[in-house]
Amino acid sequence: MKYSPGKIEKKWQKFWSLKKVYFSKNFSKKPKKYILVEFPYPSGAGLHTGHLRSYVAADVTSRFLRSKGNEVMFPLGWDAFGLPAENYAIKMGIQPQISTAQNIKNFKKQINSLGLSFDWSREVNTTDPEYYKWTQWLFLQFFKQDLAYEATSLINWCPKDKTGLANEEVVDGKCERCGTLVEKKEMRQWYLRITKYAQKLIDGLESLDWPEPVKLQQENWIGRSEGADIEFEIAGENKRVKVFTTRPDTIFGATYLVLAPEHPLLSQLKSNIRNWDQVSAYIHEAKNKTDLQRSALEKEKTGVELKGVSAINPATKELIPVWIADYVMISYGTGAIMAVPSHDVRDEQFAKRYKLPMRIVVNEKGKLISSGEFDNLDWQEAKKRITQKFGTSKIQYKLRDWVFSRQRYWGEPIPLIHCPDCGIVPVPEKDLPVKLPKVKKYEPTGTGESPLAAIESWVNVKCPKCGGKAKRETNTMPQWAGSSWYYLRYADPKNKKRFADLKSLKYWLPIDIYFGGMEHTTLHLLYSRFWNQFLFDQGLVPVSEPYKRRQPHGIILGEDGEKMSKSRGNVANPDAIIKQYGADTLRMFELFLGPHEQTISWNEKGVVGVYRFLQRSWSLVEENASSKNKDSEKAEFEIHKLIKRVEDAINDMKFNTAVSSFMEFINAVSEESISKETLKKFVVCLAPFAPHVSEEFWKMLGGKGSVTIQKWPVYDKVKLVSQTTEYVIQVNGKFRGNLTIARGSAEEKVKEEALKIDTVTNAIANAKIRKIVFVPDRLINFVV
RNA sequence: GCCGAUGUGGUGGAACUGGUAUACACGAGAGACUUAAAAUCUCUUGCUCGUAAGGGCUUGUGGGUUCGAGUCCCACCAUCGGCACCA
Repeated sequence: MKYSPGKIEKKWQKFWSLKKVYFSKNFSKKPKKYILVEFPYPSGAGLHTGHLRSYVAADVTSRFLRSKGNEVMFPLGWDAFGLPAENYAIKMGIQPQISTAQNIKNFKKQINSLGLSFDWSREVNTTDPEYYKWTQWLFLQFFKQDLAYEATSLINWCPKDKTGLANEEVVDGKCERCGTLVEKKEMRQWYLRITKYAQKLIDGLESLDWPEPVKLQQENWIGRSEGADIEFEIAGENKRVKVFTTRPDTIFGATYLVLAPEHPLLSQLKSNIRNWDQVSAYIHEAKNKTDLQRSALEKEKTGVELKGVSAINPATKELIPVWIADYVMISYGTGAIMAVPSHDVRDEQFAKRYKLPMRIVVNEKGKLISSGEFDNLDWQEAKKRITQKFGTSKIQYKLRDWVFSRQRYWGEPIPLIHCPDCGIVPVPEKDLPVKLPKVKKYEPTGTGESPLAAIESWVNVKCPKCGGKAKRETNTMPQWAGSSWYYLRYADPKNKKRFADLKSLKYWLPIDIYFGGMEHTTLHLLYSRFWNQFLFDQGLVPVSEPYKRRQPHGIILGEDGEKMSKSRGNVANPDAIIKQYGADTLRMFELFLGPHEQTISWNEKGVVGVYRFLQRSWSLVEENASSKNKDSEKAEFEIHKLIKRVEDAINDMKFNTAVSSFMEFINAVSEESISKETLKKFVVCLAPFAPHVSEEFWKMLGGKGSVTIQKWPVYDKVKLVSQTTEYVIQVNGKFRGNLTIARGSAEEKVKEEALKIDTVTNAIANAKIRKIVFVPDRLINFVV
C-alpha cells in the first residue's frame, strides 16, 4: 500500500469527532493544563497559512501534554464582532449576522481539515446573545465601580470607518484597520478607566513567564515616568499654570513656559494677550493638523509668544515669557511645560529658533550650579528637595483611558439608558442581553451617531428606575470587548447564571500557555489583563493575571516578503497543499519553516521534503509491521535520543528542530533492524505532529485505541550514553582529528592514542608541547 | 531620536553550560529504474589552492578575552519590529 493522505485523513477526523477524544472535563483528578490560542476573526477570506502557525504549534503542545497525562483544555471560538466583519457584510450586501455565520462555517471546516484537537464542546461566539449578555454584564460592573464613564473630548476619528478609535488602534497616525489617516474630533464617548490600573498592569508583569521584549513593550506603552507637578504664577493675575516635569532639579534653568495650543488657560487670558490675532490663528492652525502632521514637521518647531503675559519662576522669582507651541501636547501631563533649553533638546531647538535665554544649572558631574541654596547638590538629591520645596511629586503615565464606544452597528450595545430625570441608568440584569436589533440599514452614518440611533422602536424605552420616557445608549462596544474575557467563558461556556462558575475558573485558571501574535501586545493582551485585574479586585475571578506564559509567533509574510493581503494577491491558502500533500504534511511544514517566534516569508518549495519524510516513515512501518525484528544497538540508541529531543523541543517551543529530529531518526534507522515496540514509541512521539498518519501507523503495528491518547514514552538516560566516546583532537585549538575510545579513559591513555594519529603528529611536527587541555570524554587540545 | 530583535552556504535554517560550524530540508549536479516522463532510490554539493595526498579561509565589519569564540566583552554597519516633540 502507498501513503495516500487523502484517504486516511477524513476517516480519522470523523473518528476523533465521533469519539469526542478531545473533550476536556472540569475537575478531573489529572493535573490540568489550559492551552489557549487567540481565537480567530472569521473574515471572508478564510483561513490562511499565517493563522495556522500558532494553531499547529498549540495543537502539538496540547496533544503532547495530553499524552503526558494531563487534563488539557484546548478550546476555540469566534471573535466575530467589529469593523472588518461589518465592512465585509456591507461590501457583500448581506446582513453581518448571516455573513458571520457563513464565515464561521467555512473557518471551522478548514480548521477541522487540519486535524486540530480543539475541544468544540466549549466553542464560544462573541456575537451570540448568550455570550454578549455577559460582556454587557461585565461592562456594567465597570460602570458601577466608576471605571466606565462618559466624557466629551478630542478623540481619534477614522473618516473612512466613520467611528472613534482607541489610542491603541492608531498606528503611525493611521487607522489600524483600514490605514486611513486619523483625524481629531471632539465627541461624546464612553471610556474605560484603564489608567487607574496603570501601575498594577506594570507590577503584574514581573511574575509572568513572558518573553522580555513583550513585557518591555507593554511597559513602554504604559510609559511610567516619575517627576513633579509645579505651579507657576501668572504675573499680575490670580492665576496659575501647572506643569509636569521629570527634571524638577533644573527649575533654576526654566527660562520660559510653553502651553499646548488647546490649553484652557488661553481663553481666560484672552484680554491680556496683546497679539491675540496671531495667537488665535496659531491655535486654529494646530487644531487642523493631524497628529502625524504635527510630528512629521519635527525639524522646525513653531510657536507664538503670548505678549503681555508672563509667569514667575518660583525658584528664581524672575519674570519669564509664556509661549504656545504645538510641540507641547494637551493630552500628556498638564498640557504645559517649564522649558529648560540647556537641559532638554526640544526646548533647546525652540529657544535657539526664537532667541530665548538659556542657563546651565547642572554641570558635567551631575552637580547643581547657579541654583541658589541647591548648588553643589547631586542632581538626584536636588530633584527630591526641589520637588519638596516648589511642587508635589507626581507619577505620570503615557497610557490614556480607553475610548470604549464605537459609532457602528456590529458590536455589543452598551447596556445603559439615558433618562432625563434619573440620568444614566444601567439596564437591569434581568433585561440582559440588550439584543442588537435586526435592521435593514446598518451602514455607519458618519455624523458621530451610531446607526442604532435611527431605530426609534429600539431606542425609546421606559426608564428602569422611574418608568418615565427614556432613550437607550446607541453606541456599541469595540471589537476588543468580547475578547477581553473569552478565556473565562471557556471554563464554563453554557452557564446561564454567571459568566462562568467560580469553581470551574479556579480549576482551570491561569492559562498555562497562551499562543498568539506579537501585534496584540499593546491591544488585546493589555486590555484583557486590565479586565482580569479588575474582575479579580471584585472577587469575580480567582487569579489576578490570566496568562502565565505567553508564546508569541512571528507573522508569516507572503512569498514576496510583504504582509499577506488580498489586495497584494500574496495570500497563501492552505487548502491546495492539503489537497496535494495532506494535512499532516502541511502541519509539519508550518513548524519546519523556522523558529516559531521569528517572522518568515512563506515559501512552498520545502513542502515536498516533509512529504517525503512521511512517505519514508510509511515504508519503514509497513516493512516492519509483521516482522519479529529486534532492535539493533543503534536503533535502540536512536529511539531514546528521539524521545528526549522531541520532548525538549516541545518544552522549549523549538518545533522546527523537533521536525528535524524525526527526519534524522528515520535516516538513521532505515537500514537498521528495528522492533515493533520501538516503532510504536516513534509513532506516539509523531502523533502530536502528524496525527492522521500516526493513527494509521498505530493500527498497522497492532496498537489498540487512538494513538493520540497513548502515554508518552519514557527515555532511558543510560541508553543515551554509549560505551565509547569520540574525542575531538585539537592542536592549538584547531581541529586535527577524531579518536573513538572507551568512555572514561584516562588523560594519559587518550594522549597516547591521539599522538598516534598522523594528522595530529604532522601538525605538532617538531614543536614542543607546552600544555594539554583535557575535557573528559570530549576533547584534548595540544598547545605547542 | 529612544527601546527591542536579528545578521551563519545558492535558499529556509541547526549548533546543549565557549569545545569537530554549516545538522535537517529545499535547490542544483551525476547515476539507477523506465520506451519516456513523473515518482522513487543512490552518490556529490560552504569557498578556495592542488592531478592527488593534503593545505588555507569562512558565522555582517573591526578589535578584545581565551588553549579554543557563531556563542562572552567593546566599537561600528545593515535589516526588521515597536514607540515617538511624552516634558
